[in-house]
Amino acid sequence: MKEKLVAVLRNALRTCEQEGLWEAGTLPFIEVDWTKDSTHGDYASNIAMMLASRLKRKPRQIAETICQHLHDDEGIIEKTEIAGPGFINFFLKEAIWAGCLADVERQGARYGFADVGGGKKVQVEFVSANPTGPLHIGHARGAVVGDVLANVLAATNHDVFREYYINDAGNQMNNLGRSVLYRYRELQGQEVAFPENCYQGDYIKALASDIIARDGDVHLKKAEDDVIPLFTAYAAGVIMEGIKDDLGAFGIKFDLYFSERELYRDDGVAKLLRELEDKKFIYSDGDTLWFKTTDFGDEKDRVVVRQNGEPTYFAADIAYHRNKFSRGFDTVIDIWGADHHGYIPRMSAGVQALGYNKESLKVVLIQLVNLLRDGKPVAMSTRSGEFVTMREVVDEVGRDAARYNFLMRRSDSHLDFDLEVAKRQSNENPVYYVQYAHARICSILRTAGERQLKTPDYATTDFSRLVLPEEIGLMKMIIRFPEVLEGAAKMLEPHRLTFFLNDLAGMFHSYYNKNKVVSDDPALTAARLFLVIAIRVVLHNALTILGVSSPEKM
RNA sequence: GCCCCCGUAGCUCAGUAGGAUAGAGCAACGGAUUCCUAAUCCGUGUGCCGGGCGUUCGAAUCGCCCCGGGGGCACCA
Repeated sequence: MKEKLVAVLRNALRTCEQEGLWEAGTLPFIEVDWTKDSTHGDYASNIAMMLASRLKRKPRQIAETICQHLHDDEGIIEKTEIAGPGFINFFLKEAIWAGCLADVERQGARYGFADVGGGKKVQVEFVSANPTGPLHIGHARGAVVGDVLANVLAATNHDVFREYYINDAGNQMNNLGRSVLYRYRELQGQEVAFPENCYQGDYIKALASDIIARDGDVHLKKAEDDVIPLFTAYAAGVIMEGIKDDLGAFGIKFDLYFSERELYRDDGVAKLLRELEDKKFIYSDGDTLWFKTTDFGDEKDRVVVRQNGEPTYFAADIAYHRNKFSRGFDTVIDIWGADHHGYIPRMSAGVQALGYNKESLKVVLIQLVNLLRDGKPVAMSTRSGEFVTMREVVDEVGRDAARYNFLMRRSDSHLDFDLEVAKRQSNENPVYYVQYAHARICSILRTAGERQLKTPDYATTDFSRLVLPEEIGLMKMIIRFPEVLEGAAKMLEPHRLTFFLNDLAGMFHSYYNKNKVVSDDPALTAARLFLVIAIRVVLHNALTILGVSSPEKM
């Protein structure tokens, strides 16, 4: 709907230019928004005010001229008004609202799937936790946001690829192997001083006993440096399988798990660094190699090869991003914890040095989750092994409630996650509020079925019977859904969908309490049934994008 | 010290790429169920949008300065 009005405005502006009413120039971005207040019409545009300074005329006068040149070929506009400082308010014909119901009927499970992506290839990389332990609550938020963002993009005609980057080449992995080895020795009765920087969780002991069960004591006599790689590989493998399993239980699947070690194959990282050196982005200060990230606005240059000859994590990350782009992605989206924000300028520099557009890399930051139980904070620390795993949360509160809760805030703001509240099936828990609306509609449809009413079709339904403000409001919400989805995709803000769902469910519940859908009036019943069926489709489509189920009964 | 994010109702937060009179949920209080599910609905309040200055026709939103909270400032990942 928005797009139609934008098109009408664009045509009007061209006509005005052609008729010489004002001098031609580049058209500003034409903005049309839905109004908050219905006395301002249904949609409004500020275009006249945007043009005012360039044309050096009064906004209201410009608005007037524009309105005189509007050609409403589709016949959607009832009237326009010029209001306030120069808004053009559009009042649409009432029949328009019912028209959206036809779209819902026709498109069904694809209703709302606006085409903003044009089939562009987008990669979303998320979670990407080291396989040094199970995923915990902090990973869960990034996992859901990444997954839903990918769904949102897929629903807006992007060719989406989900990827998990396994940081399995660094120091931390060595630490993991060492931790398991020490527990292994301990379990064999040796006296071991367990270092503080090793992983303390119980899962480490479990891994050690697995190795004992498999290999017995053969590793006791071997030198530490020889045996650690074995322990590391074993532990990482098992943990990674566990991670995949936990993600699966949360409804998250990846197209690819990409191992950092791939990057080092055939000397890949070193070759890349040499290429960048040829392009003069890298210099040496004697025994260290530096990347000139300051060329691209970073606050200081960054080390890519350390004094000991080892490449840094950043070096591998440049290689990884080149690998991504070489696979043909138009846009690469990285989902990172907010504590990595300082990393953005250098990563951006890396991407630009490789010759890719700055805009082709987007980073979404995920703020910390405060885990609470009945309002009291739950203490957590990975190293000490005191943490609540993602699996525990999903098992305790359920997949739907967990996912929905992680989507109720902007991802860059802190989130309080209260286990007790999330578990409670009450009005404190919005996921049930929305699902209940869906279940209620299903219940209405069951009643209609019992009364032998057939499902109404668009052609034979008399939508002029839908005259209540609530009914018009609901239809407007249905029309708005594609626009909300589009906004979520453009701004990479999946939380917009939960807010939309809460609004829609609220309007429906209110309507339900005041009005009977199935009544003695067949024509009215048909029209209302059609409306609630459309609402159900929108609820279902939006919930599906969130990865939350749409129950038919509750 | 430098950089980033945040500061909106008692609490938790929205506020649609600067728009018209700043919203919702929770909590509190009072009501609604012979009728499609009461996990619902209806009603009752509250705001120096942290503060100041500026840009603009117009600022919660943009810029600068302060105050307060969090995070980051590795040849760690």
